[in-house]
Amino acid sequence: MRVVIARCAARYTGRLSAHLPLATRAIMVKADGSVLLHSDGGSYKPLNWMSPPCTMRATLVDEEAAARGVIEVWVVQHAKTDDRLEIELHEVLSDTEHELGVDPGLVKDGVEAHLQELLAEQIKLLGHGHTLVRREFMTAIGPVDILARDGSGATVAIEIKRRGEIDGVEQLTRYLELLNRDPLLAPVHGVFAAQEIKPQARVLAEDRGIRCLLLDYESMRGAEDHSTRLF
Amino acid sequence: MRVVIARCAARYTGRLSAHLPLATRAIMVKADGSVLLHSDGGSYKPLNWMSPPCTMRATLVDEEAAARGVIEVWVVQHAKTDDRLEIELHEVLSDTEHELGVDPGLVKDGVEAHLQELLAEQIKLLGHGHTLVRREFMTAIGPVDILARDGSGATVAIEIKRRGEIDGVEQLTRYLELLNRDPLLAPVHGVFAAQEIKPQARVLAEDRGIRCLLLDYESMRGAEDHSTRLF
DNA sequence: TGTTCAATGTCGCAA
DNA sequence: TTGCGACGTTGAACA
Repeated sequence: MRVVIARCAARYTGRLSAHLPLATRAIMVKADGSVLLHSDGGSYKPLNWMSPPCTMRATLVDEEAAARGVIEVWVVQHAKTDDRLEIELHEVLSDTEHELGVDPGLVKDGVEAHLQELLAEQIKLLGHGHTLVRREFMTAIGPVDILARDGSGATVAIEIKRRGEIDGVEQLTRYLELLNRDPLLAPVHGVFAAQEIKPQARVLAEDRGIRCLLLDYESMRGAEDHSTRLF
Repeated sequence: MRVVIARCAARYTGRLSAHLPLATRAIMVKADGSVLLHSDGGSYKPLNWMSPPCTMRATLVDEEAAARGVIEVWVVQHAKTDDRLEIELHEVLSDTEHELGVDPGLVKDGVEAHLQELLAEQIKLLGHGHTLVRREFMTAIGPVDILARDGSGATVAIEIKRRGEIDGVEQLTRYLELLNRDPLLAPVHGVFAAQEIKPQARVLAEDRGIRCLLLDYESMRGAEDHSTRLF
């Protein structure tokens, strides 16, 4: 990544036409060729930018531009569209470059996978006497998130979503239909578990005899007796 | 603006909980206290950030963190909400600071308002004999962008979009339905004018007897006899 | 690969 | 201030 602090002006043409008057800004050139022009305020959104895939090249400074004080012109051209960003550099105050390497990326806590993990550990949230059979129980039409047994020994199929919508209920219904054909498992009850369940999804689920379970992520994470820090 | 290149880890809590594993990143601290954590790829969106108003402070590094190699901890706290970003610095590769000053900001050249202004001035683009009645012609359900008359004296309602999509056609259709109830105006013809018209929108418009007009912003601006340069 | 939909959306305008 | 809609939206899940 290269970071240049410079007095510059810019012009963008693509979805719209826009320009940036001359001012001092931070120019971030990423390893993939993308470019960001940041001011010293605003939000995380740059004043102007070019998203990858794109290439940056320095071009000749014509006489007219040089007369206006331009010392360098960068043309950032998108690889697939005709989006183009032209940056006129008037004065470079700083220019540094560092190798950053590949980033592992942001990990969002509370996604479906983590909810599944937590619920598998805290299967008692379904009610007293419940035991875990297995996570990701494979069927011909895909994996059931969690398969469990209730206190009476009956099988319970659990579908987990961050936001429970009708699609999830339909998905669980298909699993239940299939699982109930297996005499070793039947009768199989359904539980639709989510951090948030849309009213339509709840009505549909309960109409089909599927139980709805709201998951409180914060309290489930609190119940996890990990003393290890997350970072 | 301060730009730090550092090996760091981070944790965000607010609307959601998330964390960034240890890696080398660019940390941008803006004059208003906002902080951006950028990797060397992706788009203009940072991996993590804190929007203003917020304040950043360095905190004590506890023994446990120091044992993990943490040399500094920055806590960025939002001023109004309980959003918080904590950054653990493990190694600082670069740390530069520059005064950028206030930015004049991005100037958009081709917004809908300007297209409307240009088309009102160049109403002849609709065809010979057309005359402007008025811009922003108010109706009970909202303003019609441009109302005009064609060479035969019939009323023409024009809806202007930068990118013409189905929604715009529906909007114009509602206006036409309303305007055609007014015996002083009827019959009112429709023109759907945009820099770009999506195929589906064009089909729908023409099926409803609405004329489509592609606007060439560059040539319309050229017709305006401005000799001033844009930057 | 295309489409749909949420987002720590952000941003701008108008009531 | 707040509500609403557009965005060079971006990004992820799903078909």
